[in-house]
Amino acid sequence: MATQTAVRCTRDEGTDVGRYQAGIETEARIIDATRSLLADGGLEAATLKAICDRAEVRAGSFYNLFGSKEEAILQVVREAIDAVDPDPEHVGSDTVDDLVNAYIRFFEEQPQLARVYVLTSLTSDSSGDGARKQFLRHHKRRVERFADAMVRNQSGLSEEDAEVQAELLLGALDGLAVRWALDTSFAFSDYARRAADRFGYDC
Amino acid sequence: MATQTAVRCTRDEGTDVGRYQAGIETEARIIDATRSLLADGGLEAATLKAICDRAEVRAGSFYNLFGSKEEAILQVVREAIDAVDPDPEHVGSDTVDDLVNAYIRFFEEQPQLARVYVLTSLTSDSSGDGARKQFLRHHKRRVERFADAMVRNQSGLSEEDAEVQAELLLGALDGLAVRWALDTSFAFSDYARRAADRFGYDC
DNA sequence: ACCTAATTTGAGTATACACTCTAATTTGAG
DNA sequence: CTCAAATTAGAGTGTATACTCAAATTAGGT
Repeated sequence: MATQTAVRCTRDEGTDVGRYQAGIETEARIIDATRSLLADGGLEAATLKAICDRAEVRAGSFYNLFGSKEEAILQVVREAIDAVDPDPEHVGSDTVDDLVNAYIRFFEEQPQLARVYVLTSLTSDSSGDGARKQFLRHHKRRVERFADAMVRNQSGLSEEDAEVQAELLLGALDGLAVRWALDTSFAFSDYARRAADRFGYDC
Repeated sequence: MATQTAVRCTRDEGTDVGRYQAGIETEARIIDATRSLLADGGLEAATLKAICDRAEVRAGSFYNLFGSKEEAILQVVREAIDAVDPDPEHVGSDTVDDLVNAYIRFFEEQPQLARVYVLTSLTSDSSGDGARKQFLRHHKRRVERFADAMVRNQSGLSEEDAEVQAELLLGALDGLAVRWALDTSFAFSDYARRAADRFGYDC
């Protein structure tokens, strides 16, 4: 019945109750395939056929594990972002310097994924909606962490002012990142550090 | 023969030698249709069929006038950017304030076109290549004009330093614009002015 | 009026894509 | 060992896309 796919996809994330080892390994292979395709050739290269070929899986298996192609792509992007988080435990001790450098690292180590990250959010089709939400949620978290780090560094700063500053600094970083995505000869990290410098942070 | 289309497309731009009134009007109708479709529903809405329907033209006529769909879209974007240029004659008397406000105006008056502008440049397919070149050419011109205006305003500034500053300010504006494209409740113009303020310009 | 070249037509091509469905197979808990 | 549930296969569906082409029509300079 049609519920089979639905059950698989609405299952609580993280729990493997009722799952077979084979399925778990297949899922990992699909994610790996998706990630490497995105890294090699961006969104364009990550067709369903390409993903299935590289993962050595047939389309039916893919849709047994994922509700849509977009779902797999969003998962890859999410994992890539988490992988460069300077403070995954949310201890709250990271400095602006840490955060800026984590940002630079993401764009320098995962150029194609970074492009996909922006691109999926900006496209206005149905799939872009989930991506946009994910982007904004992540952006909001990031603004808060930047703001907190700024308050920690500069004791006289109000939380509101810090948020504005954080939004401005992140905006500048985002813009420079886009600039670089269009022309990789652009010295992104240099400019990113100069931007931070303009807010009084030496990164 | 196949040369018919080629002749039409490689014709010197601006000259109407050997053209009939009908063709010129059809071209205008196609551009209008493309612009309004992009403004209404972004890139997604501007399919060839939609463009032809709205322009009341058959596909063959479209390809008699344009080499590809992308060509028409790029022309629309180019014209939209030119339309908000504060100094179309390149007299060289525009201030940073003028330039920043022209930038803000473009994004506020033509939100969808602005999104298309970024999107076409960022996509990595074949069509994106021409768009990327157009974007970079335009960006370069803009950096130069910002830098010139900065030198004019602040006499002690070297041309090199001005270019760096211009790149930083434009990067910040671009980033805030992307931020706003994702969430139109974001107060883009406020933040844009604050960003300019950070470089000492009251806009 | 004539004639060449510009324009228009519109059915047709090619193709790429995400996704579905049913039946067969495999897994692993009891 | 058994059996229900999980997994897999893979051909097939549906749809949307940009673009082509040969033939018919129209424009407009001479």
